[in-house]
Amino acid sequence: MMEKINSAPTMKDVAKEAGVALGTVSKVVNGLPVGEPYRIRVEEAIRKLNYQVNSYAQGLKSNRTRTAALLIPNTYLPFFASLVYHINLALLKRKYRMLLCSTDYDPGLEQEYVAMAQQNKVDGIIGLTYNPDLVLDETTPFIAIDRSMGPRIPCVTSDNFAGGQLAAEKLADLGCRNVAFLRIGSSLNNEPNKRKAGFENGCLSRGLSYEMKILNDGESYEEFALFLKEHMQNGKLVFDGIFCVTDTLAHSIIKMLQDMGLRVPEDVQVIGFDGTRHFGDQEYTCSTIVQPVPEIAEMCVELLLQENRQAKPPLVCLPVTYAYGGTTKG
Amino acid sequence: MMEKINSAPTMKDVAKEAGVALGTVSKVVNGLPVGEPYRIRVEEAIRKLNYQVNSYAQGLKSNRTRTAALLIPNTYLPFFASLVYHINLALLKRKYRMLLCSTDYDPGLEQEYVAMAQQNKVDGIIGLTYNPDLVLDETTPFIAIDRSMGPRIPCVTSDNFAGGQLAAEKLADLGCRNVAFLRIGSSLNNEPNKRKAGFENGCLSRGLSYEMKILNDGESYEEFALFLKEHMQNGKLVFDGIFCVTDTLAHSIIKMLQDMGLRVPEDVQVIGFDGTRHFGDQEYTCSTIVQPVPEIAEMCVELLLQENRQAKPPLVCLPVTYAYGGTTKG
DNA sequence: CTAGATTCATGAAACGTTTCGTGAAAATAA
DNA sequence: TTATTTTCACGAAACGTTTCATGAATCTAG
Repeated sequence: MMEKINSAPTMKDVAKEAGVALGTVSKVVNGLPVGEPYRIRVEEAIRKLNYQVNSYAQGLKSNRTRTAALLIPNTYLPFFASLVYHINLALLKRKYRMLLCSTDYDPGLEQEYVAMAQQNKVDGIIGLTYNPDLVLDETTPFIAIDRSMGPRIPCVTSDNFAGGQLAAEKLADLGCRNVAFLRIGSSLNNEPNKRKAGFENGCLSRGLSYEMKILNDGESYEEFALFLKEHMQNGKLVFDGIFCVTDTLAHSIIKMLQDMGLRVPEDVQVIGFDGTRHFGDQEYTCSTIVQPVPEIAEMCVELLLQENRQAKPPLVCLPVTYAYGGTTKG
Repeated sequence: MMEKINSAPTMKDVAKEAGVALGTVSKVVNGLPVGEPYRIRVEEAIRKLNYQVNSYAQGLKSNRTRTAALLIPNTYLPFFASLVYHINLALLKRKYRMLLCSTDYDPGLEQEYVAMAQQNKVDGIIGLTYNPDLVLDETTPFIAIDRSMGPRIPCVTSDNFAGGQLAAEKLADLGCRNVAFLRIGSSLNNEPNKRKAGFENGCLSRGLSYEMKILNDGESYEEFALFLKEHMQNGKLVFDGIFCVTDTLAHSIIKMLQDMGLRVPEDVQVIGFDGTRHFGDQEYTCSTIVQPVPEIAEMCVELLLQENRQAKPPLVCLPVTYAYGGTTKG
């Protein structure tokens, strides 16, 4: 009698051990109704043989893999890092695995990853992408973050317009009269762009005078320093408040301001966007409009795994909040 | 004549289209030698039908999946984020996909992920883990980062001892006479623990007097503030140099020092460990011992995918460097 | 007690690859 | 030309699941 050597037990082995049919084992493994005495014997056999399903055989037959791909520029900018973390968590909660695809903002790499993901038959893709011409097949569910990609592709984002508005209102509440909006340019028509319109709206409704400085492609942060210097009069900045499109930018701007001898928040108040926190304590690194990252993550996963494709809304906009982080007066 | 509806083309379809046998298509797809005229016809058919291999069928037959799992506590601490990024890159270069498993330092979750990864037959696992009792099966290759996990499991790390020594030597070179080492406790016997011994060694050889403050489990950063306050005399700190076990800790300590009215680096010089950089510019956020993350990543992937299991060294120690980041005098 | 309905374990077929023994055709040697 | 070797496309079998038609056993109804 030959024994099978050094090879993982299969359903067939379990079936033989338990003295039942193959299909019965399959049902037990998948939690389908099976007569109690059968179930018990199968479960015992599974334990005894330390059986584990082969997910490749499973994927081959069922076309379901319990795997999702996440496309994201990188893992080290705090907003992205937080998204990765929370999406991983939300997937884990549903027993899904996550394939991480760092795209480095490279449109070609984005496309390559999409093809790879689809070829490898993931159950769905969540993507924060920048390629305006990204080609998706019709069969793999896709959830976009921060960018509408067509009627069939739901987009999850925070309420960027309201966030911009909130920033303006906060600055007004904190006594500012003359503010600036700083932003890195983007030719892409994505949701975060709405921060600008929201901010303008807020300034107008509160009677703030404002200026904008939007960097063109290829211009460096130096331009911001020049912009600020142009707006100095007698060693004082004409702005008493600045809204930066991201916390990352805010940090750079704060450093520039300090280098110019200005005090934050005494001379200029600064508000960023995203909700970046320190590692040690959990304090915010600057006053900021906080994106609800856990909720964004949860919503993406929820929509991705939702069976009913018709019921998926084209755009989900989640509420933002203001948080004090030391760079404003409150 | 029935047409197959709405289903991805298979090798069989390609074979029929090209008028060749199934095995021939397989060879072409896998780059095995095939007669030129056959190859051309198959390649044309593949293009025409837009054929893509089904990686689940492939995985089922070959037990190779071109997927690796990365276990790591989180994605937002800079050192981890950087590792994730570079390991992803190194895997991509070899056409491997990466399953990201954020463990949040949870030993149970680490074990769960290992089981999941092995069940799903990844080709290998790279893990920066904290569970001293982690159970691995013998069949899935495993590369450990920063912790030796037994003779069969290669460990990749940077030269933590040399890094500690370098920190002491740098502080000595920059004029320090009386230094401190600050560290969060860890019951785990991992490689980064060697920073302490290296630092002591450096202090001794350079004749620096030194003190250590090592946090016990459950103690908060407040303890460091107390420690520092205990070492004040007439508004001056007795230490003129501090080595922090990570940059993250260094940032917190620097903030504490400033809150105490001390200037960095004029009154106290501070060196961290890891090599954290600012996002906007690429400057280091503090003077630091830089870990060679790209090389660590490359080495992990290299070792993981190396066929010859005998040739794998038990420990690979990569060189660190010192980098100026404004919190020392040079 | 019998006929019909219901329940549910059974096991063969199929999913899309890789692998490998087979034999036809081409190349070489005699 | 014929005999022998080499080359290489062929296609059946196998990987470990899921699914579903089948029929045995049980239950219900008359």
